[in-house]
Amino acid sequence: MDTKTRFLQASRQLFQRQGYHGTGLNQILELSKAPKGSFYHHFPEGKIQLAAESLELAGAELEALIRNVISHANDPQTAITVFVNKVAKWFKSSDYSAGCPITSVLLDTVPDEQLTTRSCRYVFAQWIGIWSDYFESSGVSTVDAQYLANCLVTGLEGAWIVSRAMQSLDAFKFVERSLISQWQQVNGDRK
Amino acid sequence: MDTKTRFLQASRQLFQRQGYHGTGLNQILELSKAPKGSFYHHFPEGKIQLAAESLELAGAELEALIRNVISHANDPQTAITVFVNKVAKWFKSSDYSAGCPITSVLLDTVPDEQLTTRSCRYVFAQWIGIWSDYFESSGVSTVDAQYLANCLVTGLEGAWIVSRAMQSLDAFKFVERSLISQWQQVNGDRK
Amino acid sequence: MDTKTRFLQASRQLFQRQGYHGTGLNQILELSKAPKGSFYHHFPEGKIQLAAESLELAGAELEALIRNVISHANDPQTAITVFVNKVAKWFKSSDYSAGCPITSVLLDTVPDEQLTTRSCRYVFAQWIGIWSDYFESSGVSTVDAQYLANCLVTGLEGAWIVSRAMQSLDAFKFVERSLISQWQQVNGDRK
Amino acid sequence: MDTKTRFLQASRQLFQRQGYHGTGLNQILELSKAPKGSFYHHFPEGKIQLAAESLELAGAELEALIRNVISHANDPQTAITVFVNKVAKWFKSSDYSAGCPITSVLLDTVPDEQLTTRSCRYVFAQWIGIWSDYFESSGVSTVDAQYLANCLVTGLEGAWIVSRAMQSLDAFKFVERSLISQWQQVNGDRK
DNA sequence: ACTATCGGGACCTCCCGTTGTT
DNA sequence: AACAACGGGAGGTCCCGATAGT
Repeated sequence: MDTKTRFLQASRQLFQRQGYHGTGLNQILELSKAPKGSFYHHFPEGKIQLAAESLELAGAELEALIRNVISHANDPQTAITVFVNKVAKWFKSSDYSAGCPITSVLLDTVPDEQLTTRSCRYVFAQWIGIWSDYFESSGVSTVDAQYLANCLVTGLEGAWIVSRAMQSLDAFKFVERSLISQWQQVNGDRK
Repeated sequence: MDTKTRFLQASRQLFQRQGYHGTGLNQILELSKAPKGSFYHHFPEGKIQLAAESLELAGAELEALIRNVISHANDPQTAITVFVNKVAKWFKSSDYSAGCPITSVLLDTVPDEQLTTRSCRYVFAQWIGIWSDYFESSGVSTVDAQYLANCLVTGLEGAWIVSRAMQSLDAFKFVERSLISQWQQVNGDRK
Repeated sequence: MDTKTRFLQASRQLFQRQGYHGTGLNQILELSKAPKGSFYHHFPEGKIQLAAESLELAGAELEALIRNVISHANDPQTAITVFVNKVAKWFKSSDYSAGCPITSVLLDTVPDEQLTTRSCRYVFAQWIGIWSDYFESSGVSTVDAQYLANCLVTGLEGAWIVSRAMQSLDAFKFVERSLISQWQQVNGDRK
Repeated sequence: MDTKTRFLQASRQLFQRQGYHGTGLNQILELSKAPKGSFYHHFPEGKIQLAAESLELAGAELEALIRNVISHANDPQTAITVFVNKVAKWFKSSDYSAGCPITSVLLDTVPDEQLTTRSCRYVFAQWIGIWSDYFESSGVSTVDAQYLANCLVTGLEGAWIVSRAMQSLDAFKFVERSLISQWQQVNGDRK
């Protein structure tokens, strides 16, 4: 694996658990097993650039999961269930500490540091877009599809947070129930 | 206003926008207009203790808002609508930067720094408890009341985040719609 | 025990192990179980005054030990042996960490902080004077008595240090042998 | 002279006069004419590592003096006299303030800060070893050689201390007399 | 593309001493 | 005598970034 990728993966892991300011550059360098000199070669704009690119990497990883779940599921309801449970399981296996890799960076960088905020917006939009297209392709209206997709992403973000504080997966369970219920209602209306 | 309270209010504001590690003690001192020497008199365990107490202050403030909304609303549906919209409006008026005061600290302190994690858990439990009791008192079953309360808090947390990234209140709108829908369903089942 | 004495005893213990600058005022207050306000009542000149008085207390304690040993010993040779061994035993029982209470303060206060340096000089002069008088009273010449007394105090100081570094009482053994040898030679010359 | 050496020499000087805790890092940086940033590059474990390495530098310097004196002296008695007087003269020329560079650090670092204690032990052992070998090579028994070497080092340490308190070289004079006397006795026994 | 060194500033903590009040 | 609160400064550590030279 090349050096730049190691930087990105190391920072993704660390930012996810400790946030942007809570993660030192030296810590990233150590985990990447790469020297400081190389870092500024790959990221001339420094830590903030690393964060932005790291966000997009993290976004792409989760996007891959979404596409994977969608392509294997028979219907949206199953997709929702499988997806929420996968995320929940991963979260638990990290001891409730590796939450949403986007949020942890989003929340402790001031908004005018445009690089990161822009990346966060892009990633969320992608996720919502994929789900929305998927729901729409299964027959619901565009408006409802967007509604469901937004509920899904928003609910997931909320669950990651509440779950971390509570050290329990309950929040994911409630979100799952809520999403299924919404889906059935929207889908039922159509019929 | 006494010195300790000034510390707490200043830190609440700053942590909310910049997170725990993103906020320097000097910044807090400056905003508090308090000298460094006094700080360790009031918070012998240092910054982490300040954060913990600041979390509880923030929790209590939002708790007061919840109680206020509940006591003025004619029915739960109205309460939900009013509450979500108030939160959304406040968030927008801070330029989408003053999100949940709990989350911003929760996410960049490692879980073993128990002081803060414990405070976060306590605050979330309080919020959920209040809503749950309220829903229950309006006639729904305990299980459903807890479900609704959890959806409310979790949805709110998610909305704060997505809304911040998107710089738009859409997420709050979707959460509102989802909550109302859940409420009606649960309430309708009862009838 | 009154407050001032508690301050002196607490500081004696702490300075002995950690030196002057290595011991914080708060640590002394904690061990004394006394508040800061009282401290500056008893020691208006602050920490340096405490150190000076603490040195004299420590000096007096050791002086009492010397007098005690002398008064119970049949002859100087026994007195030397008993004294060196008592000091060595005490030192070992403190895990080689509570060395000479004078030295530990003497060495990390700059000489122009007169208060402490003067106290140190006074204490050493006392110790040497007592031993010297004792030796002289047992029949050796004034010059030889002073020589022996100086060797005793100097040797003891050296032994405390080397013994601490080596974590062994060997240094005290060597000093004892040396002192006995000197005594016999001086005493023998006289006969 | 390179930066790391400047750090070591500056700290050796300052620790010697003011002890470990009495010497601030800023003071060392100022005397080294080196920036703070470089410091943790050369001493990743911080001040305590600097102290440990500084001790070994100081130990080596004095070791060089010992070897020099030994190699130029015709016999041990001369060597002892020359060595003690050199040390005494240097001490006086520092206004009785630059005592043993080892002791000043040894006494105000708690023993479990192993780095420094280990260095002190090493240095003392070196000094004693050199003298011991020298005495043995001049014909005295191993046991007596070790005895003399220990007396020399211990006596020197004691003299530095008493001399500092008294602001007089008397202690060195007494130690010299004592050492010569021991040497003659030991050497005479052999004949 | 990698490395070692530099550079200054900010981090949180704790320092010692002072002041007010009881 | 005791005490809570204040006050500013320095403590050691580590930050992110820059600059040589390899």
